[in-house]
Amino acid sequence: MQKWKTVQNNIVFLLNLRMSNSHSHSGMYIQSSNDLAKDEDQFVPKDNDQSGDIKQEFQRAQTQSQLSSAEQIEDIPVPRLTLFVSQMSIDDYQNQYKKQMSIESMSPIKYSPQKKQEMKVEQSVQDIKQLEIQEVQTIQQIQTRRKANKTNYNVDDSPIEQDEMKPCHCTKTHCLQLYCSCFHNRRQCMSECKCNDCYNDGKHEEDVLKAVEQIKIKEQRASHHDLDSFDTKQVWGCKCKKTKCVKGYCECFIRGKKCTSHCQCTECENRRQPQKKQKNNQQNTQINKKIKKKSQV
DNA sequence: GAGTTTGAAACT
DNA sequence: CAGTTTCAAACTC
Repeated sequence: MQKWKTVQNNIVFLLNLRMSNSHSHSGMYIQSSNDLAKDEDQFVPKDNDQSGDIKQEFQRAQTQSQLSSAEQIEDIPVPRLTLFVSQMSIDDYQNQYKKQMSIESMSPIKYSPQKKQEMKVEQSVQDIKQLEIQEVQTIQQIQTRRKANKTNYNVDDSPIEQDEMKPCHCTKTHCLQLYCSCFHNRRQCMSECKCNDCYNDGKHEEDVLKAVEQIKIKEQRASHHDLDSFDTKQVWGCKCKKTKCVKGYCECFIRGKKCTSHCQCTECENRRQPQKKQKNNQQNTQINKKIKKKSQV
């Protein structure tokens, strides 16, 4: 208990340090892993300066828990504070701390108050790391790898095996536009693909690079932020109008996710039901089961 | 397997 | 930036 309190204190210390060091608040929201509501959607810092690394770390944490509703790990939630701290670059902090402490560290006094503080912090950092490892292990035990069966969208953050890829059938675009699932995922077309006049075959590397560049330039012109069209792990929200987000046309549905406030879909049937409703449904099914049992007897 | 529908991407 | 066209995948028969 005492140890945990020390850890908590040091987390607060680390947070304060981090906050005082943060400079940019611009960024983007990416879909929350548990799709609860708008306020659950999480902020990811914009891709500038060192924040790129932070963004990647955040996304890694996000995608780790991006599973279908049945597989979601909300039953065993990762403590947010720990998660946040775990996303902070511990090494960065240590470096900064070392800088601050450089004069003291030269001091012959081995156990100065600063030194003690440093040791405390190091200890807590190790504790946090340990906790993190334990959490990840628990999560990994719970999570089952969901396989995308219809498209190439990678549902979790794991690398896609070659044989899990779906071949494309592009006829007009030489597999050099985002319509092409192979190109979109930045991988070469395979022998299984039935594309016409394919340039995404590894033999037209220059054309591929040009196409990628063009898309990125267009993207930057169109929107004044650093979105990455080639990051198929990000969900920016669907715009389904007719299929109620329950068919394979829907990006969210394909990924086994619920639509969120970021979607612009109409008559959506792929949204998370309010918890009260869910509870009611559960109660109803239980009642139904009881009735069935009784009627069987 | 051919034709239709659909939503994303590209274009105007 | 809204409307239109093009595209390839999903779907239907």
